[in-house]
Amino acid sequence: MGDGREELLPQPDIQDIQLEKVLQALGDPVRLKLLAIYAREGEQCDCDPRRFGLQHLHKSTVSHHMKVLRDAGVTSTKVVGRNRHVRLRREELDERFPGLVDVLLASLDAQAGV
Amino acid sequence: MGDGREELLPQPDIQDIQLEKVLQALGDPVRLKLLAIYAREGEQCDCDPRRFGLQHLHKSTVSHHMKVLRDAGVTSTKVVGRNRHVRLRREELDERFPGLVDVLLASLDAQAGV
DNA sequence: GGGATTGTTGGGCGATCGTCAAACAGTTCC
DNA sequence: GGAACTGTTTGACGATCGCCCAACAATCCC
Repeated sequence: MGDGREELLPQPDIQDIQLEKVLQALGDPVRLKLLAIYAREGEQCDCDPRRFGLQHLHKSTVSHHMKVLRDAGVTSTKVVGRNRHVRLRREELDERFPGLVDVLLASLDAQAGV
Repeated sequence: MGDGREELLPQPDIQDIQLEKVLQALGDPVRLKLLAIYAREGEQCDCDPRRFGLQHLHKSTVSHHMKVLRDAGVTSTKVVGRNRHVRLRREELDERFPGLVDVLLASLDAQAGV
């Protein structure tokens, strides 16, 4: 029933985002990589593992990681046709935990030796 | 053999501290609380659960959490007599991941509504 | 409609996690 | 030496995790 609607997958409200859940969600190599990708590439990314160097993971596994990030409040997912457009909830995270996303991304860069 | 030595329990070198491990270590309510305590109260804290509002946890459980934090590079533990003096490795963490500890502590305060 | 595409859901599996309990080791003090 | 104290280690338990596979649902396109 392709009526052109763009539906948002369920996600927590800003005030319900818990630091513990965010850290737990990001304490995983795949999801930490996804964070970096979404921060750099923005909204137009979807779940296609080939684009993310996640070829080795089953599509359902990637879908699972996306759900963890979404449930923790890190990302927002919009249903567009057959695809999912995922973006970092940067403004909201910046409002709730100022500087957190920036520091995490900088830490990732520092660790990679950039 | 109380010869007055102060031995350091094994801990990773600065450059071996992994962001993923740090986030994983802190993605737990008990260890997040321990982080806040060490940041506020400093070195003279030891493992006594009564002082931390951790009365409900067995001493071996607390010991386990301390080891996780130490192995992740978050804390440093010095053996002093029968006690362990635990401190946040703040300078080293600030060097490796600038701003991370500050942001985490501020996020904890923000979440608590301070 | 029918096939192809994209992603979710549910089940299952081995690994890890958080917890407790019991045993152990080192230190302090009598 | 021996008792008390502090914390670690080991083993066990249920719960959760990360992963895959198969089945399903929704969409797009012919």
